[in-house]
Amino acid sequence: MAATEISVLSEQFTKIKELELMPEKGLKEEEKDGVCREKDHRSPSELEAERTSGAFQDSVLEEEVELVLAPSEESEKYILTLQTVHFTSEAVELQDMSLLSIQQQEGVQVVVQQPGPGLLWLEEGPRQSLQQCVAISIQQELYSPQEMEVLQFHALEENVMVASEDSKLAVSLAETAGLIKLEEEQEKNQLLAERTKEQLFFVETMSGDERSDEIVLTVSNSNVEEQEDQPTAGQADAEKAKSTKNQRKTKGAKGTFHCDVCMFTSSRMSSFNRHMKTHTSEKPHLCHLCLKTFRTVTLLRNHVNTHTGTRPYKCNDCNMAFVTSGELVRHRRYKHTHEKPFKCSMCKYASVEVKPFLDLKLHGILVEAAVQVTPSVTNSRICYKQAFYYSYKIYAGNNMHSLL
DNA sequence: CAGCAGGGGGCGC
DNA sequence: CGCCCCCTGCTGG
Repeated sequence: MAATEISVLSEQFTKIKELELMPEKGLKEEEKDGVCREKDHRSPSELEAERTSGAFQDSVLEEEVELVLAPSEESEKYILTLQTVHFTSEAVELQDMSLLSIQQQEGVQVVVQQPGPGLLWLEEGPRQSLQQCVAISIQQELYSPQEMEVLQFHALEENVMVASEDSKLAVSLAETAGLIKLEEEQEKNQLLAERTKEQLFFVETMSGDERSDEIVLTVSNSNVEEQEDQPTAGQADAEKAKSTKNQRKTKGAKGTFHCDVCMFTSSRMSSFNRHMKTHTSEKPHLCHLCLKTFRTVTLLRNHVNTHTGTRPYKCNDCNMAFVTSGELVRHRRYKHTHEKPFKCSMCKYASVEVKPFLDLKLHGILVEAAVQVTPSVTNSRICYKQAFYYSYKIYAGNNMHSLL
């Protein structure tokens, strides 16, 4: 990624921010939850008319989640609010490093600008031919992809409408693989809700070039069959097991085995078979001391050791002993070797334990993301449908650093 | 800083 | 297939 491109991106986001901060846009009002919303200056009847008109009906027919951006002659900017559902950010502890502290908010305002050709989308190649995109600038927040684990996208002002007033798009980003769950709740049309509820998307995180300081999150849509079978995050094991009853392995062209339930792949059948057991609720190994059950004898043995006080891993430098080797290694790092293998790529900070994306947290780097969607035109409205793929590029402003 | 559950690679049988 | 080893994630004091 060339530095000039980074600069361009930053400028574009900056422009969006400036728009958002312009005084004549003083329609915003600060609410108790910290979410900044823009006041609607149309009458409720006008709003209702728009909500119930063509675009929404089309969304029903087309079975797709739509982000409908009504054209505006006055302004080409739109404000969405990302509402954090599961916010895991924690205050940075190392205050003595003169680091920015994290300002926790319940919601994050984002500005969505009317997309135009070439706007913000930087990735070269075929995707660039899709000239329309929506850029989301997450401002003054310190987000790692993990922290953006679940965000709800609410359209809160008149220029932005989703298919339903109550529609919400929940985005779940796991660390290396996860799900995006789309939720459509439509009181006026239950059919729409049934068809679009809990669509599941896979999120794949990959680094760019080896020399590139960026992470690309690629979101791919699962097919309808998989959507029906996909367990949601909160479902019980039994449900999970049920969904895997009909699971099948997919053997790739290169002799790799792909799990249909998650993103696991292995070149070995034995590893694959063992992995598939993790998708069942079967735990045949019982602890007779507490009746807790485990999947493997190894897990059971470690557990029983916690009852009996058996600690096979003894520290040579003190009298501490541990149930697992990992505990011993960690202990030795803390107490004896003082080894801190996890180093910040931007400063001298190092840690004994893994702190993913610590760099961004520590240094208060603005994370910006560009989201591409595919546009269509319906009844003179511009409709943005969820593409079958998204790409999120997480940048660290102009000063990009390796995230991993 | 420690306790503990869980997952996967590798290897011997 | 079973086991060892290592690693990871979550949790709590």
